[in-house]
Amino acid sequence: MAAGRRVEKREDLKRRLIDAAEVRIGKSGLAALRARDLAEDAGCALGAIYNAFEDMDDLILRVNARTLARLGQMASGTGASDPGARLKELALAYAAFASENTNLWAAIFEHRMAGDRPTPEWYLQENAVLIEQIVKPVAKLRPGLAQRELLVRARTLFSAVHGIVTISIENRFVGIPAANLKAELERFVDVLVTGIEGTPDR
Amino acid sequence: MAAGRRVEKREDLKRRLIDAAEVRIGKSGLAALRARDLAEDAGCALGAIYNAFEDMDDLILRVNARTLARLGQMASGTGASDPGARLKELALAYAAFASENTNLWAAIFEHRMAGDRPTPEWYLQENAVLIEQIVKPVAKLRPGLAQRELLVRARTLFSAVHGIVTISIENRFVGIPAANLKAELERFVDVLVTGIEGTPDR
DNA sequence: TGTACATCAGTGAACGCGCGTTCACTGATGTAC
DNA sequence: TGTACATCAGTGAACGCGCGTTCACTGATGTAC
Repeated sequence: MAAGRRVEKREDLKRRLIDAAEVRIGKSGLAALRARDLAEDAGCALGAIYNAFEDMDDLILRVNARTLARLGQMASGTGASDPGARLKELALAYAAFASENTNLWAAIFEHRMAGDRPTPEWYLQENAVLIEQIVKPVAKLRPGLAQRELLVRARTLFSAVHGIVTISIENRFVGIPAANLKAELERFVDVLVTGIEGTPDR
Repeated sequence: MAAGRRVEKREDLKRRLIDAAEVRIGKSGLAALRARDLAEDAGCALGAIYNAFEDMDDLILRVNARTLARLGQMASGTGASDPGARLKELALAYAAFASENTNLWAAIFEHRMAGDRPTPEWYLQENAVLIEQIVKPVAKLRPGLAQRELLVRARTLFSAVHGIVTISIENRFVGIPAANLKAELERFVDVLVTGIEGTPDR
């Protein structure tokens, strides 16, 4: 058996802490996350958190990575073969995910590393999954484009949809109903796809 | 003369504090704003801040309102008469403003009211200026739309451009250069405008 | 299997720091006559 | 113009709270023989 029990317990505590953090963030948002609450939820001492994780940033990134993975999984499921329809599908799926997991989804974008430490590389890689899903249909729409160009377009597309979803969900403007997010997104992607098809490469 | 001197000094202190906060936020970002620093910068006692403003939130909203006003002013300047060109102009102006005033611009979107108090009405109104500028060219492109519909479209357009600018400036994704923001925005609006023109009302 | 020792996780009180806001007091400005 | 009183801004030390992180100690798990 050897060092089995130790590793096992350690991994178990990690999992319980990430679970607890996920629940807390999901319920009350990233800003309300407290180390003491997590210790209580996970049934461990305050100091034990620092045995399992580097610090709170580390733990938060684990939760965000999990959220990103869920997002990626949702996006990579089935998919329309028509690229325009596929893009619309992805946009709506993103909006739905953001609506249903608002706080977890917002945490991905709210989180800033403490101090001026850089975001770790492994975490940045996780972000790529989303873009990958968008590249595919865009490549079908614009077969002439190089991979590098495709990535840029995919990012732009993602950013635009993300902006629409964010501002709708945060409800930042007066007198404009948040209700028609879905309809607006559908129209928006429609227009974009029509435009993309009709525009020559350059 | 009467109550002149008091009002005058009070207004002067307010201005100095807003100035100081603007400089601080511009240099180091909203998160680094400290009441004590402001008092020192403005040459007043810590407590004097609370004579001039309700609390720090109040003061921050004043700074943000000023930033929004500058944004609005920039957008309302001259303007191409062709609606497509005008929209492109607005998008680029927004991107330029965000690039040149990153921290002040980010403060508008980062700020959350303390506790669960709602954002005051006067501040929400300030946000409307931006949308107004977008409504005009969109109205030219789609003469058939009602005012309410125009507002929704204008917000969607703004949100999309805002998303592209935000993610580019925050540099959130791996391996994609932030350099081509301008080119991407131009193409993006081009495609949208083409699409809008070619799409029937519905 | 058993024993002695080593390693490392678990504990929670204490540390250290930061910071918005208040408040009793002082002094300048305004008002009444 | 001058005087007595009222009002309110200016002051900064102190309050109050929150919270991530550390650390000396305890006890469980692992290793060597």
